Order: sequence, then C-alpha cells, then structure tokens
Amino acid sequence: MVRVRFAPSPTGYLHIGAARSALFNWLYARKTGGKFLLRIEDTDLQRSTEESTRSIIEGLEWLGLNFDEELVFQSANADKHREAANKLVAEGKAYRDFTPKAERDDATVKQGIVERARAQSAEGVDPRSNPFRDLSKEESDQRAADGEPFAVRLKVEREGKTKFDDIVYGPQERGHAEIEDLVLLRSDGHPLYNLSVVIDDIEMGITHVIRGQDHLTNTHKQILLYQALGSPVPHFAHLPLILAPNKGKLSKRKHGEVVSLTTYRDRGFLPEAFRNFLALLGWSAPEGKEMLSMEELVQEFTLDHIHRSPAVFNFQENDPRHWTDEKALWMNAEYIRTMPLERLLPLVKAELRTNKLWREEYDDDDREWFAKAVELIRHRFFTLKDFSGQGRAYFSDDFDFEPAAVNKNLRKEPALKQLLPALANKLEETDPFNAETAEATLRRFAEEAGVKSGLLINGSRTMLTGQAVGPSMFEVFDILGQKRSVERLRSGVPWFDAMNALGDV
RNA sequence: GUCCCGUUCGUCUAGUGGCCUAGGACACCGCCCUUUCACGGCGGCGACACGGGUUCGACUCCCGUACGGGACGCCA
Repeated sequence: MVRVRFAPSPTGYLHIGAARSALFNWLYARKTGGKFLLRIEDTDLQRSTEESTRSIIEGLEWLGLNFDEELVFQSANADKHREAANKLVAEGKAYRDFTPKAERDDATVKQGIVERARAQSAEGVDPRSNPFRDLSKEESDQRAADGEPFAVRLKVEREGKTKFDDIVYGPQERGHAEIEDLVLLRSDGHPLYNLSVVIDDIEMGITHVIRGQDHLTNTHKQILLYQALGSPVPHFAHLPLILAPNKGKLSKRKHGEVVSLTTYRDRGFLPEAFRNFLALLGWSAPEGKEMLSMEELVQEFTLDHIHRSPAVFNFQENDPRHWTDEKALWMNAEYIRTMPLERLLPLVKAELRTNKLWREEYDDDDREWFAKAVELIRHRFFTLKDFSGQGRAYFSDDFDFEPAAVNKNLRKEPALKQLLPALANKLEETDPFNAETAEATLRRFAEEAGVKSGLLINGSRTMLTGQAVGPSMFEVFDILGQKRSVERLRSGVPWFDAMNALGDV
C-alpha cells in the first residue's frame, strides 16, 4: 500500500513549487489507491506561524487535494526524535559534540559554508574531522553529566558509500567522504530536520518520498539515518525545480506574490485550471494531452513521465498583462469558456458577490437570464475577475466607460448624439424584442438614416457596455433587454454634452 | 572549494538508434469567419548548447567542454 506525504514548513504562504509537489504526491496516491498524508514541519518555532499553516491547508483545499488520516504536526513528535537520537548515542551510532555552538546568521550562512570549505581545502583540513567523534564513552558521559552542553551528531562511516535508485533521476551514489557527521540534536536538545523527517516518515509508514530536487543530495544523509535506525528505506522520486524567467530560484523575496498559490485564487483562477497547469510543469501526459480533468490526471499520472530538467515559470515582472505565465492564463480562459456552465455559475456568483454585483433574483426568477448572460460573455474572459470587471455592465447600471472606446465609437461621429436616441425610439417600439428583431430594427434605421449600420452597432456597444469590444451587439440588446437598452441609448444625450464640455478624453 | 543534477523552438514539452526534411501547446505574425473584440478554422515564424567518439545510421548511447541549476547550517 502506497503512503505518501506532503511535508511543508509553515514559514510563509504556499509556494507554487510546493503546491506542485503536493499535487504529484496526491496524484500518485490516488492513482495507486494509496494514502496522501499531510505533515506540518513546524520544528523551527521561530519561523513557523499558525497563519501559514492555515494558508497551506486552504491552498490544498482550493486545489482539491484532500489529505487522508490525521494532520501531523512535527513539533508534537519532538520527544520521540530526541529519544531516537539518544538511543543512537547509546548504541555508539551517534556521538556528543561538545564544540561550543557557533552563532550563525541566517542571511549569510550559505556564503559562510563556501568560505569555510574553501579555507579547509586550502589548508588540507578534512571537514569531517571532529575531536569528539572518538571520545571515550566514559568521558562523554561524564562531561554530559557535568552539564556541559553538546550537540548530537550521527557517526558517518569513514569508508564506503550510500546508494539509492531515484525513480526520476536514476541511480545515485555518494561517497561517505562527502558526508559530514550531521547534527541530529541541537545543544538545546532541539531535534533537527534530517532526524525529524526520517523518524516521522518511518512512523507514518511512508513508502514513497516525492519532493523537490533540492533534497536529492540530502537523501544520502537520510538513508544513513534509516540504516542507523534499522528501518527500511522508502522509495524516492525527486521533482525538477520550477525556476524564475532568469532561470534562477523562484522566491518570495525576489518575485513576490506571483509565486504564492493564493494569489491565483484571489486573482480569479479556477482551481482546475491552475491544477492542470501545475501538473504540466515537469510532467506530461503520455499522449501529449494537455487539457486534463482531475479524473484524467489521476488516470494518466505516472512517476516515470516526470522530467529531469527544471521548468521555467514564465512571467513578466511589472507587466500587468503578463503578470503570470501566459499559458496558465490561456488555460484558465480555456476552462472558463469550455467547462460545463453549471459548474461555472457558482464561481461567477461568488465573484459577483464579493463585488456587490450579485442579486438574489439570479438564483431565482432570473436564473435563466443569469445563465444566458454568463454564457454570452464567458468566451472572451481570462479570469473570474473579468465577470466583475469587463463584464460589469451586464450586472449593474453603474459601470465605467473606457476612454478609448468613447473616442473610437462615439466621439468620432457627432451625429450619434441624435442617432442613438432615435434608435432608442425605434427599439422601444420593436415588439417582440429579441436579437433578431433588434437587428432588423437597427439595420432598417441605419438605412433610413443613411448611415452604415456598423456606426450604430459600435456606438451602441459603447453606450450599453462602456466598451469597444464584446459579444454580438444584437445578443447584447437581447440580454440587456428592451428597457435597459433603450435607457442606456438615451442616457447618451446629457452624457454627450458633458463629454464635449470636458474636451479631449 | 567539494559533490550532485540538467541542457530540444521565446516558454511548457513530444522524442528511449532509422517512423525526425524534429511533432504538439502557449506566445507572436498572416488569412478566413465577423461592420467590434474574442472564440473557431487554416497557414507561417521558430529548437536538438558545443566538440569528439561508438554505429551502416545519432536528438536519442559514451567521453569531454561550455553554460545553467541544486546541495554542503546546532534552517527546513
């Protein structure tokens, strides 16, 4: 029975790379009929926040990645981790390191590592050498009993190597000479990451560890721990990283909200669309199929179609039109226009509601009208936000006029000031009023007035929706109805005057 | 500094030695549809990092170079 887990540390929002790891784990569990577990790695109390834990869970929910069994907080297992470390000390597989703790600054550690390594190699010092590694048991016990602080380190064999077969990257081996005696317990008794993951994964019965490639080299250390602990080693599958457009690391500091999953929810993405997009970052379906429902994703998913090379998440900073990957945007639009209308309606409802555009009649007497309106406008929208933005005029009389549309469709022809209200009169008399009759009326009127119908069509579009673009004008007349269409065409009279008074728009 | 991983159109990718004059998707351009803009349809632009091998034959296998990424913490 396959058991996988997603184990984020709650130190910020849910990163899209982490979200993809969660997705792949979830898909693998569903595909194999296994379990998908969630463990919050909150052992770094300084940085972990409850808010972040909440946001991670919310994010997973939004993506539809429900987890099985009880949620595990790693911090709750700290005693077990300590116990295991002490047992390793007792067995001689780990040792107490009485070296005074070096203060490390979070921001410069990475650089410090490089500098130290360089210095050590220049001086010919073995980075693994540690005076306490071979301290006698008696002396070690004595110093501990005397209250001298110590960290606990795993005693890594000096000779030999560890090997494992990564499901994605293939056979991996690393000489022990490359592996330092890793710290298991801090001098304040706090268990560290590598120890905690391994013990928790054993405890939770994890069979497959599916995570980012940044853990590929750490894996050897963890295998050493599994062996010291006498536990079977799980299977590993490492995922290629998701990079920023400059092929560097995709990070909050540098790239901001574009890497946060909740951004996509808040900016009108459909969970199925974003999930679909995410699935295709580092994985592809066997037949090359790209639009995949959750069911199809589960059906098609296999670990052996995961790529080895990193994927670039392509977005343009400081460009609102391309604020995120264009393919993601396209995919969202594709879902909006092709998904079953019944599934889209509630999402549009929520969007209108948050913008105070929702009216209870849409759920009741105007239910059909609402469905028809959404169907009419969905085809050119990219996100749910468009329903309350560009689509506002369909749901409210209080909407803005786009200056460019006004210039192009209204100002250019002063005669529209008279023509549009005159058209309103004709439309008011049109009975029955629908797309066909409105079209007939408009075309007849254009002929009588000696103007091109396009002039009236475009002018009407801007008067009725505030925009230069939109669905077929006759469908718009129909959906807005006779009364509102006539009113909006007439509202142009005072409005035109005001516009002219203002001069250039 | 040491170790590990990677490299096909701008981006996501297909490709597991002949099916490849390298296929699809997004983006871009053109045409059709449309008196708007999209959608849709058709077409175009556009890539195997480089150098050596191996082979009758290499995008595919091997070696090297270059470039990119990752890891190396008493963080996770």
